[in-house]
Amino acid sequence: MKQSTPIPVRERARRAMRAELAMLAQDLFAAKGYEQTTIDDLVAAAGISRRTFFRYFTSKEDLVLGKYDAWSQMLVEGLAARPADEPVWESLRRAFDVVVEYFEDVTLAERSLAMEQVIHDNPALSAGELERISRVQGELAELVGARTGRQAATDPRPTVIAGAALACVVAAKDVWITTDRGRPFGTLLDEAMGALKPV
Amino acid sequence: MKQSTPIPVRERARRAMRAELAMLAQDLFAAKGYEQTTIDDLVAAAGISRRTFFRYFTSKEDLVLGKYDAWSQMLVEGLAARPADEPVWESLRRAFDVVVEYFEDVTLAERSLAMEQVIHDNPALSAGELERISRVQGELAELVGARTGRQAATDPRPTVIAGAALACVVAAKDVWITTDRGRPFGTLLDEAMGALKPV
DNA sequence: GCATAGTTGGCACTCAGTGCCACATATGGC
DNA sequence: GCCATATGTGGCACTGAGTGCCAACTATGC
Repeated sequence: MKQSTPIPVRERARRAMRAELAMLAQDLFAAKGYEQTTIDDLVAAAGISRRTFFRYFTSKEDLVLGKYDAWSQMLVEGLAARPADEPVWESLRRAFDVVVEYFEDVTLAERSLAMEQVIHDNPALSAGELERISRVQGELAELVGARTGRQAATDPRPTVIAGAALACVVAAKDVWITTDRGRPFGTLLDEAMGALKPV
Repeated sequence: MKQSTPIPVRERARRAMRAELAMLAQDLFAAKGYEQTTIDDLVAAAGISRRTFFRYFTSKEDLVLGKYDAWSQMLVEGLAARPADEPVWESLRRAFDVVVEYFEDVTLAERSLAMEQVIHDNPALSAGELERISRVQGELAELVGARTGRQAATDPRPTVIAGAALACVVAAKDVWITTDRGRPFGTLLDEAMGALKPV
């Protein structure tokens, strides 16, 4: 049964270390604030050296926004997996289901909400988040373009569709984190995406 | 005829200094690259002290992205000036005319194009640009919400409309700066905005 | 048990950005 | 013109993020 692990030991250790550091850092950020927490604080709490920290994370920002690399991949795979004859807007909405699940996951809710607040309150982090989202946008635009036979490199329309869809996610998320979360994230996203239609 | 100047002397000197520094910096960035140009390089070329530089610009980034403060204001005013019974999407397109003019201005073309390339090639600058755009988005969303009787704070839809419109501007700009500029920016923007319709 | 590849920590460095203070310059009232 | 005051400037020392380099350590394969 146990399929031979394709992930070497060192890589697994590395990932575990990353996860542990991110967790610890996020607790510190939630407690004292992002800017008030220095890398020195973090490495002291983690019992590693500053130099080693920067071998696991390329930047302080990466501690908070690292998850976007995984998201990006999931979103792209999610969209690619949708049937080609489905309306694009619907396909995008379905691809976003992984994000919806993430925000509605009770076990992660507290931590992820706290981090979204941290991002929301910090311009530098917001900027980084948006930049990462724009990378996802580029990848989604490629897929949208492939479906509609339009080159995203020369035709702005696939990029616009992808960008508008992601704007819906961001807008829904903003309402979600700044209000009382009375309405589920999925509902907010449906409402957001219902406000637009590709021509 | 000469209406008494509402701008005090000091403020005018300050603006002139800012403009001169930004020009000089942009020339350096275009020549050696953004990251390769240090603040020390700049202040040496400008003949001022490092400390004084930071009284005119809050950050290195500000040298490139400072124009967004002015843009933001123009866009908001432009949208507010549109008739209330005009379709929102059309009003937004018209508000963007100032941006179109900016990019099609021959005298500024070379410099502005070079700076857009610099931004495009630098993740940190792209991030900053997107963050500033998202601020504009917030302001435009307020106006859109006011028109449609929806609170942007609790309803994602006004934000989605504003975000989608700005996504069109960004998408059109990206095509414009990365291709041969064979088609005018205004045309690209029309095409981009034509790919979406608010429901 | 040994060679070696990969991991870690320490150190010194660069660069952006800030607080503080002393000095210079402009402005307004007399 | 003279002085008090507001504002602008420069220097200095400091913090904090991020990097290059090297020496010491540790795990892995034979």
